[in-house]
Amino acid sequence: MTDYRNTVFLPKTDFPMKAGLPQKEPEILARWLGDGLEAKLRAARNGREKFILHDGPPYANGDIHIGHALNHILKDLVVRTQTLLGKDAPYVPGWDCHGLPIEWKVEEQYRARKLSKDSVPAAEFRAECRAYAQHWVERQREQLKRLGVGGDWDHPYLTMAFDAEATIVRELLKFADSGQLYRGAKPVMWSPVEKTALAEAEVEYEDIVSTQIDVAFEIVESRFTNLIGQQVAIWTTTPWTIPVNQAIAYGPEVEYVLLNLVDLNAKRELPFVLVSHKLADSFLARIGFPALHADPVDGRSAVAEPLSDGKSMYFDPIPGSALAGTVARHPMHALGGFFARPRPFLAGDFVTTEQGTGLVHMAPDHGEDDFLLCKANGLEPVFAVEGDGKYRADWAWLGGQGSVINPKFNAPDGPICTALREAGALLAASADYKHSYPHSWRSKAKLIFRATPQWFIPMDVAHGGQTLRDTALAAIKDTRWLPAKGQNRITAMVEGRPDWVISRQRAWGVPITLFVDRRTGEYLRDAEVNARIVAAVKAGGADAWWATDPAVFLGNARDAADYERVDDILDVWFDSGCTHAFVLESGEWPALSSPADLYLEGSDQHRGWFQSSLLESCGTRGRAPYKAVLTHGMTLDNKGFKQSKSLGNVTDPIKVMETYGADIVRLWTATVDATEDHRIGDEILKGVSDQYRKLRNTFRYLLGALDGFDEAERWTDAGTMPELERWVLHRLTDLDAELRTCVGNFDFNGYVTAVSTFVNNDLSAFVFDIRKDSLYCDAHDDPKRRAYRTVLDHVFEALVKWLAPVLVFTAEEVWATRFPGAESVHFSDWPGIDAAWRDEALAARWERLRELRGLVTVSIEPLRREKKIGSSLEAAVTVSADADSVALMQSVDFNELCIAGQTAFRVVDQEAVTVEATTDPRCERCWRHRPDVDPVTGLDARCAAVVA
RNA sequence: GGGCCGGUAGCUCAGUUGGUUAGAGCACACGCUUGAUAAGCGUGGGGUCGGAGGUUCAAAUCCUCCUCGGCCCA
Repeated sequence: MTDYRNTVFLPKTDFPMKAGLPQKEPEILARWLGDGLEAKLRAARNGREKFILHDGPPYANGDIHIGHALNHILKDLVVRTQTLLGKDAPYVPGWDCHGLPIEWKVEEQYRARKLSKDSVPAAEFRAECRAYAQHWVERQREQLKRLGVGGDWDHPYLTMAFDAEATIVRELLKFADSGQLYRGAKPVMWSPVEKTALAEAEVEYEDIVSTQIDVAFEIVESRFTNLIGQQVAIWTTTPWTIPVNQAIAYGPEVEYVLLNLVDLNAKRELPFVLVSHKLADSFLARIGFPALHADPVDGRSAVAEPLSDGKSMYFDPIPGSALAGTVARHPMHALGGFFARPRPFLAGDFVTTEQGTGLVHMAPDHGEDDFLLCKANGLEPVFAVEGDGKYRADWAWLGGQGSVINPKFNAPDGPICTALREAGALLAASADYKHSYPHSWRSKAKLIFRATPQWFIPMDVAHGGQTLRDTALAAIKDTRWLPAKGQNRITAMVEGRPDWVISRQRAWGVPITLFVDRRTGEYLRDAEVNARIVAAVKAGGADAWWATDPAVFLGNARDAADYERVDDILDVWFDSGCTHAFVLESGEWPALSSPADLYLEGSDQHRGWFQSSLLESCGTRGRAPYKAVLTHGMTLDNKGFKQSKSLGNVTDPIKVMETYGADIVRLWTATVDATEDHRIGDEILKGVSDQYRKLRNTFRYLLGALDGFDEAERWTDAGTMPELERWVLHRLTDLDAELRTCVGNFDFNGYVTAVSTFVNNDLSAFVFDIRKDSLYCDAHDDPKRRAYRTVLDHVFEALVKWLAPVLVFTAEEVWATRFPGAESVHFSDWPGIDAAWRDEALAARWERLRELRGLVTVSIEPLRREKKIGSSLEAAVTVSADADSVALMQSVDFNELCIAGQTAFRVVDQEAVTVEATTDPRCERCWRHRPDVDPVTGLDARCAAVVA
């Protein structure tokens, strides 16, 4: 027999099956950058409808991790799909450059060289911080570019740029000028190690073991004379706060009891002790006494009895409200001065009977509740603990000692407990209280609450008729939150948050450029002074604030001696909260505008950037800086646990790019449900690679099948195409609508799934398989084959463009293979899908046809197992079905659809398929079993005509 | 410890207002093909829908509790 292989059209393409992405991607990237693709794209889209995605700045410290990769790829998917829709979607990446972590790293370098930060001039130190940040900006920029993220990489925004610093200063001064700033003393999270206040974002909690102590204060005044001379017990896990105790809080609703502690051995009575009734037993246990009403224990010599014998009203349970007006004295009262002052009992709503004694010692310097309650009763902080955690030298008790976070300082045998014991006030002390305690996320050192003078933006002061909290809550309602639950989250946070502490006592940041009038304590509001400050910072950066003589800013009209120059810097969240001002509004990036269409960050940014931006913008502009906010979840390991270096379960995106390729990282991003927490790991990446291979091979097949296709071959009238071709075109209209919806909802998971399902189910397993015969064996000018190749051309265009935002490199490779020398696929508009291709009636018929086809494929299987047939082309099929179904099958070439040998039909009620081996001879060219095969040539009629 | 969110086949995901035997793709097994061939096609196994109660004629879906995980806060 003749070998007819050479007369058959087989897919022909140079497009390799194996991708080699790690090698190929950098080449493609270099070509884009060399061609100035970004600039050309901006020019091409100029004047189109805009879509502004404003980048949230990552912190310029360390290599990117998988979270950065996911976040930036999602942003890129948004930008590229919007671009595909024809919009002008410029993307300007940015970096957050100021702040403690960078400062800390630079200090670390100093420490390594045995240098003290304080020995270096501040300006020099800041210059090193700047260089450090710049280093990581460069490095992260290259890593993000490598991911295929498009954008204005040559001109990113940096919070440390002089223009940015000047704008941040100007924004701060807007708050000042509108009266939305105040200086207050308030306990804030303070790190004695880093010697600065910390923001909530800089704090982490870890379990530690602390010393818990029960301390007795002697009651010296009361409405009830029987209480005088007795003791009140307080419990604390921070012994170091006892030296600044100023009051005792009781719960007005709490029931108290006076305990008579009798030491039977010593045959002496101890003073009565006031504690919560409910907590009496646990208190007694701590001080080594049996529980209430318990009989004396053998070998023990003490018994506690509640004095409720009715002798006196005080011996009955005492309602908290009766304690009003009671006054105690400090155990160290003999030291005089501060310690000799009365310690009043104050009613506190926060007092609970969960633990302790139900009586809470109040140190307004070191607790929020303490501070507020004492302030309301005229007791102010005393600032006895200094920034380094030591008591100030002139403090009568423990002056110059500390640090207060030192466990030895607080230990049962430490200086505090020893002094209390000697004063007869220490009822119990043990270093065994395990609890969660705040630490600096940078140094891991323990933190304290410490009252210090700080600058605040008030949440509840009316400004323009509304408080900042009101304005922000209204702005939240005006914003589209995706997913919708984000709205609840940020609403709850804004409703409950305290005033914004914007000051930091550090060096690397934007200065709080205020002058405080020494005579009044008020900060200066003077437009001319402000203008000089902003101009100076614009010219010389943050350093200008410290380097310039205040007299220059204050001008001739004011005496510099009257003013204190504020030395604090701004919370970095204020910096990033201003990005909308110095990026979107500045004009430095003319393509941008404000408010942004979208902010897109991890869900942790409800507390961070979404909120700082919201508050900043609401305080200065009365509205949110964004129209919509999209959040994504966190990337966990393959088991759903948080990634951490210590667990060794971290997936490094750079390594993934080097082994699998950036397109795999991108496809992974697009296949997980990014709106929730999601996972990554070897198995998952392997799955993604498989999915990639399927898509790649589909492109390879399309490229091969379309080899040599030209305009002359195109079948221009879709209406006259065979039904299968029309059905594919219909499916394209389905996809078109579905994908547009996905793009509108930023649902990239749905987007890729829809494309993948189409490729797998409709193309590969159905159309491609059925049409191989026509594509390979029909005459090149056969109408069916022309129609098919025309449809493949549409499919190709649609797929490559639809997938271009996801598989940026592969799509470019595919595009260049088909159209060598053409401009980048990334200039494309959304593929042209003709609405006239939609044909619901056809789709319904074909859904039924595929069902019937399924019956046939199932029925062929047993004969294969029995080795009666191999290929489905050897099957002679008889389909029994109802009349409608038979009519449907007869209306098309059902045998061709099933890729069977022959297909016959029977009209019966019961659906059934019978299969036997065909007796027809096989055409040597097309391998179909046909009755019309010529025994001499081995060809059926169709092939004979084609070969001839 | 508190608030919020989540847990559907080995993996990634669908499951509309509670309504037939819970689906898809991949992976796996078996088979076909050897003219997409380190590819393609077919068939099949695989889930007590995190667990336990409850509401209902009916629950993956609604309620309660528990558990595991995550984010935020303390």
